[in-house]
Amino acid sequence: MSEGTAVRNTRQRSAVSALLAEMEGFHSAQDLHAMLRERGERVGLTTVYRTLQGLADAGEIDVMRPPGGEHLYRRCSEGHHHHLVCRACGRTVEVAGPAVETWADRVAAQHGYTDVSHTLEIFGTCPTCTP
Amino acid sequence: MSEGTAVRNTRQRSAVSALLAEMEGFHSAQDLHAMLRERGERVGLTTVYRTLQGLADAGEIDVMRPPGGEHLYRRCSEGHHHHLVCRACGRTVEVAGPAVETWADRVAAQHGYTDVSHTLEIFGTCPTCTP
DNA sequence: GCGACAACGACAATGATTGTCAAAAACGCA
DNA sequence: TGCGTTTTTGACAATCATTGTCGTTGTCGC
Ligand SMILES: [Zn+2]
Ligand SMILES: [Zn+2]
Ligand SMILES: [Zn+2]
Ligand SMILES: [Zn+2]
Repeated sequence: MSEGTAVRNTRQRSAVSALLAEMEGFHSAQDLHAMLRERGERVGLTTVYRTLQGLADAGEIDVMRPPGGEHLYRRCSEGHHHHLVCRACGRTVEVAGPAVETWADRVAAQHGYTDVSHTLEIFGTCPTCTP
Repeated sequence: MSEGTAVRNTRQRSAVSALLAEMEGFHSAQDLHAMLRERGERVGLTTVYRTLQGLADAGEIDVMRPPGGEHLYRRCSEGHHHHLVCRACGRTVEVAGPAVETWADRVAAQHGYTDVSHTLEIFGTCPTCTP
């Protein structure tokens, strides 16, 4: 259905990608844009948004949408996984739960739902943020 | 800690609450506001928003935040549960997964996270929406 | 009934995200 | 290396759900 779209290498795309590569934890588009500016990289905010969207669509980065906040982006490891996030500092651990995956699919199937996907996020206070 | 806050009974609060009671599925604040107007109820949009927030904070209704859409509200059954939602028509089934709950808590504890909570949503296409 | 104070609501403000579109940059090819 | 085509960029405007404002109204304990 779609093939002809040629993705071009640009300075801006590389800059965003490189920044994400060395970044720990989740960051918003505005955050990343500010960091790029501090580094002297000249990248427009609109471009940052679009690049992040593209990377997310391509499955190269993960998106998290905290209640009442901006979208947060992070470069993650390959494959399907979920996140255990510290509410205070944002420290994130990737967690895998094969049992959960099969449970979700089974539950959906039992109710006749097809084309199933899911979202799962665990929030807590990490050791260093626990007083 | 907090007690002095007296909640008052108002026509508007009753109207919103009553509407939610007879409503199936999730609906946005703007939706509910429009329905109230059609019924002849005179309720301000701001009030609808704040009433829904109040009910959600009190745990009387559930909130869902679909990707790129408005917040959706629904009167749900008591107790902790999750939702299996049809992407096409919004038909929603409440599902309980005790195993998932304990798994989430255990994973968080293993990493030293405390004060743990989680979000879980399953999406799919319901039987009637499957061609 | 009174009065304190919560609740209301029309309206303005916010703020993240998206749309626009002319100008700049990539890239295939010569 | 130069050229034409096509994508990408980015400053700016627009969108739009949600929140803030603040004078008015309605509740409710007394
Ligand atoms: Zn922490
Ligand atoms: Zn999963
Ligand atoms: Zn359906
Ligand atoms: Zn749960």
